[in-house]
Amino acid sequence: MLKLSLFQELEKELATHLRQHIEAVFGVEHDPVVQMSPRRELGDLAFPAALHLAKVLRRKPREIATELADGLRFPDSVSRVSVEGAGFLNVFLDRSALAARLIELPLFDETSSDEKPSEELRRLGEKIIVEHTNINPNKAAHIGHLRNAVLGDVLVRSLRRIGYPVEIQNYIDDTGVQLADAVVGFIDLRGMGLDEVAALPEPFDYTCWDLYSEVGRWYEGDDERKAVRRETLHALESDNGPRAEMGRLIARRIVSRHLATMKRLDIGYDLLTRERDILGLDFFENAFEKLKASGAVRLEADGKNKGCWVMPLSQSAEFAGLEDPDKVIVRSDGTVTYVGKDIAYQLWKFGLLGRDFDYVRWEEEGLWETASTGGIPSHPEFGQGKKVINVIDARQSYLQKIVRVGLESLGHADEAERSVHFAYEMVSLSRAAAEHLGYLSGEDENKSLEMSGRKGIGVKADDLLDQVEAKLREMVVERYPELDAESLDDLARQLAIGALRFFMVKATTTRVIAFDFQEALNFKGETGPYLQYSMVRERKIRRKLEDAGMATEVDAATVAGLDAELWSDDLWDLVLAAAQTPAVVASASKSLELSLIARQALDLAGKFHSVYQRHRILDETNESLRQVRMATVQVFRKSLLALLDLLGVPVPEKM
RNA sequence: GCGCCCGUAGCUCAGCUGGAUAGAGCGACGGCCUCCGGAGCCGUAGGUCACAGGUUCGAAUCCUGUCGGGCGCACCA
Repeated sequence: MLKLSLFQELEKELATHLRQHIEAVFGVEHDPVVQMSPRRELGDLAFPAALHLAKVLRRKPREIATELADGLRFPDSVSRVSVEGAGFLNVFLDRSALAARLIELPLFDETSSDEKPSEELRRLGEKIIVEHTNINPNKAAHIGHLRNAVLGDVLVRSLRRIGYPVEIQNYIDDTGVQLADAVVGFIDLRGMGLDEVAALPEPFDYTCWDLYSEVGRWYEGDDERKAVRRETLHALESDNGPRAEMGRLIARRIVSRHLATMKRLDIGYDLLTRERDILGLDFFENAFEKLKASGAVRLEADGKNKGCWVMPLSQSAEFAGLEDPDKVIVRSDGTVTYVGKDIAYQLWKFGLLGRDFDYVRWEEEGLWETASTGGIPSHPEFGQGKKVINVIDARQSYLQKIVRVGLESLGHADEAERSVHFAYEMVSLSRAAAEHLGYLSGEDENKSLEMSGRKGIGVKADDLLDQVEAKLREMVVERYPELDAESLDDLARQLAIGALRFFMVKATTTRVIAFDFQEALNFKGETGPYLQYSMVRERKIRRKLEDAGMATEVDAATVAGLDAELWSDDLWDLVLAAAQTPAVVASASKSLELSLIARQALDLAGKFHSVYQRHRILDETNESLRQVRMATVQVFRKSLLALLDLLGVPVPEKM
């Protein structure tokens, strides 16, 4: 389906070759595994086939490997074969030939790009809908939301690079309890009217951040106040009256702020899906009827869920052992829970609802939002995804499972199968960060502290961005005191984007990030700026070559003709690592482990920095040697540029 | 109680479908700029891979159990 990269093709070819050879020599069927040899002096690719065959053949692995190596004739791309270690069959590749091919061919299939997804996949209707960010529109974005948005964005970039048509949706929960709290906060706690709230200065999301935790305290132990919240929730759902109007205003202002924050990190969307429209256009009503008809939900006559419509989960093995095996879909007061709305939303994403939203343009170019009425007729097609990936933190796994069960019980098992929850662990605050911010979580130990919008605990995304930018600006000033303010800001911004985005992607998704200021504000070692610096160095070499009137690049033909012996192991190690980039990207997007992309970039940059120190290009008088080094750097550059593009790490001119 | 995740160097973490002497970064210590700019490179110190069994020619990696820690099991999302 998707095209294999040059290197993947090579691996496959050699594996097939070996497979046939094994069958010829031993009469056994065996699919050889291909690995990278740990060090270049041992070889490039390693086949542990003999180790695996030892059991079947009842012979020593090394013996088997030697026998295999003896009569083995690989294609010309292989320069020699050797037996190493316990019985690895190692392959040395023709360095000049492979390097030439890497220079000649594009890294990824160039028939596809961001703007132009692979025609084939588009024709096949392989559109993937990625939902990410999804911040409740009642407070400022914090660094936990940043992890979500960055992961979502990197996933989108990767999928698009591979060739998939992708639609990015950002779900706006504008009929939920959290927004209701903000409405109550302004109206009942602050006693403010619509005009007053509209007139509040920016940063509006910061104002709401404080208000939100205040409202939480204001409710405590007061049933009358909580009743106000319920009324407000009703008003939001029915989209009627002054409270609904207040909700609209707050949501719009907050969303606008969230989009601005994300834009600072170069993160954008295709469509804002508003929950209000899911209700307003009776999407939920429609889905609810289907659920009722299929018997997937039932009205509770008594018990603690009396008066609620619940979805029984007890028959599903996944939910065995739950204390309460039922999930409320419609509350006893008639309002709908998040899961209920999300089932309707998920159905729409797959085109299973048989109806569509109206669409209007958001303020900025290229971005649309859903509407209940008055839509623009000429809008792009939304929804109708073949596959849906929801980027939502791991704490919501239970809810995401329920949504899938909902699809299944409506007879959409295939769609349930293609509903993917991209789960990642949360961001908490390190002990030091918590202390620094004055959230002393008791006196207890070194524990990290969970962020909470409700309690007002967290680091706001914009604050962090500001801090990172300021710190980097200082570093740039130190190095380039003569720069004007605008270029300074520009550089600092690029470096900050790189630093923050990389920070969020490099962690494996299954691990909680304990956010620490010291770590986030240190730009040495495994960081975005480390990658950026390698590109700056690479650029500088080319500029210097140009200044000296020398060629800045070598062509494939020249490289192919170079003596293979000229490639020292460290240079070759970098070339070989770079060659694997497409495979890494493919594996990262398939497994949703995007840190692989970050690791690959680090690996390449590290090898480059090391090579840079050891092998000078500019003052190398041996022309062939210089060309080998230039070729190495060219291959590196192509790969790292592609990776940085996927990571959304900008490449600065200098730093 | 049940479910998911984590437990590898002082700290933060990599270690792919089991395979070649367990790797980085930060911090510590010691080197390397009359420059392709030290946001870098090289080196030293630092590890009974939580613990106990099991599977295997081979286990940080797979299985079982135990002990720590985090999260979830709302008419919040």
